[in-house]
Amino acid sequence: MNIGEIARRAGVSRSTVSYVLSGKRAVSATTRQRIQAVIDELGYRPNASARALKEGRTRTLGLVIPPASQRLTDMQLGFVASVVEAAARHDLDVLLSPSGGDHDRSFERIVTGRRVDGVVLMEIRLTDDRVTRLATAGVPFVTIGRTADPRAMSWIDVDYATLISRCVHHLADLGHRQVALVNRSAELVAAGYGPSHRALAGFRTAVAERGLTGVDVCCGDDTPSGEACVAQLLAAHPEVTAVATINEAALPGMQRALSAAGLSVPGDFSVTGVAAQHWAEDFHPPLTAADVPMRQMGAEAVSLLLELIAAPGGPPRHRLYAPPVSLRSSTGPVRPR
Amino acid sequence: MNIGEIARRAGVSRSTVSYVLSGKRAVSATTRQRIQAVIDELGYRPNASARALKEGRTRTLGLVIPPASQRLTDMQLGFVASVVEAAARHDLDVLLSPSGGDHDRSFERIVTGRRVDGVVLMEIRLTDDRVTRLATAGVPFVTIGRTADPRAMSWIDVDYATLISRCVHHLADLGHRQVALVNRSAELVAAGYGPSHRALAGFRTAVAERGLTGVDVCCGDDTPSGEACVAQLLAAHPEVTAVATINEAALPGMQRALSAAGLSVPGDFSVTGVAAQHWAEDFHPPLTAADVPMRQMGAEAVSLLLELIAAPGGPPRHRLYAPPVSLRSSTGPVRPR
DNA sequence: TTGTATGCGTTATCAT
DNA sequence: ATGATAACGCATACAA
Repeated sequence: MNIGEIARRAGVSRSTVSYVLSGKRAVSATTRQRIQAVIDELGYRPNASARALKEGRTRTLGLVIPPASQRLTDMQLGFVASVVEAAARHDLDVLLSPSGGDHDRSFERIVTGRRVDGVVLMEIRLTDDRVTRLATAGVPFVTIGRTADPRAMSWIDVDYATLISRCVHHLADLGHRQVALVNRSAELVAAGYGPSHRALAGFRTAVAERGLTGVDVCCGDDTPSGEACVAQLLAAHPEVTAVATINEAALPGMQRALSAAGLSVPGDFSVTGVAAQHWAEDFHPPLTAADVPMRQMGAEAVSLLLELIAAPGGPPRHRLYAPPVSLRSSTGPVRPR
Repeated sequence: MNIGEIARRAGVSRSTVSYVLSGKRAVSATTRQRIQAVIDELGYRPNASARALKEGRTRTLGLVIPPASQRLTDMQLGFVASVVEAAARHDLDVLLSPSGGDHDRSFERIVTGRRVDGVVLMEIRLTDDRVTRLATAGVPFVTIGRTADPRAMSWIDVDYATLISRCVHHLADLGHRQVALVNRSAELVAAGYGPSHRALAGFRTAVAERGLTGVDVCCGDDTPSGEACVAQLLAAHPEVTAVATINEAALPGMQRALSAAGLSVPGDFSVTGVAAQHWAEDFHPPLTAADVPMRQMGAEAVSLLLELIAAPGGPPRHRLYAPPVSLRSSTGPVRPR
């Protein structure tokens, strides 16, 4: 079933069928109807590969996600969902590439096989070979997150430094003097994961500004890690009265550890941080936190990418999100233990 | 950068380059090395669209997921991850289509645009237009889940009826006489979602077999719904001493409601069901549950699909998973309240 | 208003 | 052992 078959049945040339499909040339009403009838009858749709070959574009976006082996966080999943959704609104398909390191076969296929018109790259590190790979290959791309020197590229990111800083100031305003930061996993920090490093920087800055005592710990992205991490924190630093976190997946475990230690939130202990709205609202009591607007960010990433594809020489564009800290019920005045 | 350019630089014809790449024809060592050197130097890789057009296959699988608007459950996410991972092992890319209803543009592109060699379809309903659409279009497909009459198609599924039945029998063995089933959302049930219907059937059968009293309720796929659902259940049926569920996303809320009611698990109340291992182990105490082997199922789906693609006329194949109920710590002997 | 011819980049058949 | 060439299905420049 190809365009020639449609043309034959409709008694016209292939180009006329093509022009009926694209609307790029006037076609008389009668022939158009005749052709359309055949198309509808046979359910014809143009072969995507042939069209891509001819047009030089695939109408497909690549989405590079963290390797499937490690569970995606809710926030990552939110990005994936919103990118796919935004792409669908533009009638674009999304090709998934689970690529962590370099020299990844799937990633290489996407980069160099001309399978996609552009790429959205997730889970960026401060130095990231995939970014240079895409840049040298000349593939338009937008990152969710940014490298250490992101001036030359287009990206959107969450301003973790500012957000964690705001959280610390909020805790300081409530009288807390000894606060902790629960970061992401030690592996991510070691790998140069930007949000972790920037959150830590913001934490230290704010702690210094307010003359607080701050302790920071790494924590795996899951419930058991969160529980172990906070249990250990309470044992090693009993003077800590509040915690800020960017590790939403650890929240249930953190809550469990606090409960096991007999600490009520926010009466005995305050919790705040950066999280997907869903996690903040699932916390008990609802978490005072900066809600990351994942859906908006995914849509924005696609939007920037489409601009980049349309105008390959254009200037890089950025968007740094610093959503306000939503006051809910998990932070309160310090009450010394 | 195309194959002609490589041929020119290496001083050979395009076909020789092609044969070096495919290995389908003997090429002398010297010319092969010369060509390979040029390929490596320029980082050449064949244009995927041209290759797909010529070969008649795209080396791409389609994965139809529930619409992005609704959050994916952990189990769904596990399927997605394992399908993508399994496809990558076969050097196949995965095209995502978030399609719930019919007449979905993204779905239509995939089905009829020859963008993929085969499709994995998730979140199947008992009667599902997408299945008939794929069948009439002649696209090889495998479903995760099955329709009401799945004999003619290839699928893998979780045997919810058997698993929930086992859970009920386990509870009956422990002396529970009044048990409840927490199902998925009312919308899913109304839409003819297979797992919900089959779980309910298994529940009713087992309840009858053991002469128990059973009550079943629908519940949204999130923490608040789980909490509200169990709170309501306890209020309306205070005689219930145990619950089985297939709604893993509601588990944290269910736990919260039990805790709020002053019921300890498993001392005062038993909880069991079907869940991803991750959810079972995150429960407090660890949940006695049938662990759905998502990773294995995704890999199996890809495997079946590849068979189907290789032998289009082959007989349909099925695989029904009934993993054993893992005894953990959330079920215990009944203790009347 | 419509038809003809060309080329996108690749693989495979035929010829040398 | 290698080269010339046709064909995959489409979009479009050019012709009529």
